[in-house]
Amino acid sequence: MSSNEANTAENFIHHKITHDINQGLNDCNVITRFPPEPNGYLHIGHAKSICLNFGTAIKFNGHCNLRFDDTNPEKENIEFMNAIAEDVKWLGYSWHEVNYASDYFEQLYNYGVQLIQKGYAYVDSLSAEEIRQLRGTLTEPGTESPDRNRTIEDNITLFEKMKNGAFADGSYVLRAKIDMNAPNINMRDPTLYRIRRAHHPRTANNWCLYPMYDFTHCISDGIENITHSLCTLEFEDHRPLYDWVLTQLQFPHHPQQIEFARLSLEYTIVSKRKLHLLVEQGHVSGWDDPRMPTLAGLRRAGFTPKSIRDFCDRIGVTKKDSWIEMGVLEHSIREDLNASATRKMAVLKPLRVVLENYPEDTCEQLTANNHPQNDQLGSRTLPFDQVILIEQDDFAEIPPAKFKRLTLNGEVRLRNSYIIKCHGIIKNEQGDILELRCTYDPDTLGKKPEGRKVKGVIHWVSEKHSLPAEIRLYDRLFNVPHPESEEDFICALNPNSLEVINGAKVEMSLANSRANEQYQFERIGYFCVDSKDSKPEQLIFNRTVTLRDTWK
RNA sequence: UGGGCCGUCGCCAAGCGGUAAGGCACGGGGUUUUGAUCUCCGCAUACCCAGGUUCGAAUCCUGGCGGCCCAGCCA
Repeated sequence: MSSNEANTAENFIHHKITHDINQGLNDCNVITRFPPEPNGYLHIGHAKSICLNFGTAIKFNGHCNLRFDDTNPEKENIEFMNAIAEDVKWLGYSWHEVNYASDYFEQLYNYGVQLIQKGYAYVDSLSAEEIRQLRGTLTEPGTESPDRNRTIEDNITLFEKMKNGAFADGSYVLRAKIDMNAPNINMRDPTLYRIRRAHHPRTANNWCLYPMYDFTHCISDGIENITHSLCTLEFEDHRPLYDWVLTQLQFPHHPQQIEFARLSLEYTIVSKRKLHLLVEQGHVSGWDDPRMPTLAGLRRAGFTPKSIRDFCDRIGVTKKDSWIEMGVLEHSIREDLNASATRKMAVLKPLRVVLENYPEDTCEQLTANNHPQNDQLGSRTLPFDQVILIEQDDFAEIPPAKFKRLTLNGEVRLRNSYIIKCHGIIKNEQGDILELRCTYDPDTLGKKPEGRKVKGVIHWVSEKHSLPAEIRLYDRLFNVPHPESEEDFICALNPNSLEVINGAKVEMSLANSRANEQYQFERIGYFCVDSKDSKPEQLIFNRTVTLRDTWK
């Protein structure tokens, strides 16, 4: 496994592994796995698990496998497998092996037979509904199935017939024979195998018998010699079953399952079922819609792998249910982009400014640094002439308190250019401001004016020498911090999560920008060239995140 | 009300019997041709509550209170 910097953050799992190593367990090896079910796209919650699993392996000089948990053919497909693999690579990790639970179907079946032979599993003809009724409740014990004491020989025969397609879907299941009185419901003779005539993305129609998660996962971990099987809290109750299967099978290698809290991020959702719904009902443009918390969506919005890894590092790993504020993710991406993004100027909502004392046919080439702190990023040329465009918000006829921008008879610095002063406002009959009449001070290029202080700096572009662009302003997908707990989470969608700006103008140097390239549009935010829709003749930029703004 | 897990600053999170790290957020000062960045300062006499053990407790014990998960032939 290669990768970037391993995480620096310590957590309780690392402490536990360090302890294991000090005890000489697993010959001091650390082998983890990231086991997604290919039934959807990876999201920010998976990123936490990926960073934990791969990061832990890197930290302890071990390795991590990518393993598709493809035991439910009705929900899984190749498109998701490909997207998942791509996202893991994009995040910056390399797996030791890529495996599929379906690769183990034959072995799994044989382990099923072994369990029967040991008297630890039986074929049950009860229907799903009957099994549910006999399972008991949280406070009442379950009841044993009439089939529970079938002979081993009969069980073997029936299981083989199940495999060979002798029975209809749902007519029989293989169950573990544990304890119908167990206080842990997962131990009340859980189902191990079900009959399902479904086309599997990898094994096609070779099987009509599919193993359940609880049977599959522990054995897959065992086969791969996983030392630490990290999963989320809801599997805590399954650990006794995980251990039971491996113990009854006398597995030569018995991985240790350790649970941690899944990620919950405010103002978004990480439920795959609900993400599916957003896509299917068209509330977003797809799994890679920049508003989606999917890695594909975050990538398209302009989030970098580094920022996501940094985010995962910051939030920590514990067993406590928690909600992370969006501000943490925003901080991570701003920190990365502040250092790496070249600066540009873009005017989202243009206001025409005519510089009355600037020669009409002249256009000078000003020089602007691409980064205020990093000279290595070089500089560029900015055409400057008589008519420029500034942001409508950067002018106020009646300025609010502490307004540091342009006002009538006021002065302001044009970023990378001269200081200008406004003398007149031209309006239409409705009173809308159409144009500003200003003058520029030729003695203020690259120097401070004598005897007066101009505190405001605004961005601009030349009207004639600028490019039209579509700018997509993305905002949080939901209006409430915890949409998952809403009765109908769809109602909590933020209707203003996307604002498309069509009349924007950006500086000429952006003409050659390529898909995914990232910039800071000064004073506005970080943007990237949309990977799908942007064309050289029709540039489209996505807002990744705004600049931090402490002015209200 | 059975079982499992969790409770330290607004949000995360260190801490593992020796007297509350850090990050985000927030408030204030400085620098600044981005109201950005950077920088400096502030921000839990207090660790869910109540008892107890101890010279000493967020850490150990007892009892409460609060929250999350489990009754798929999903993972």
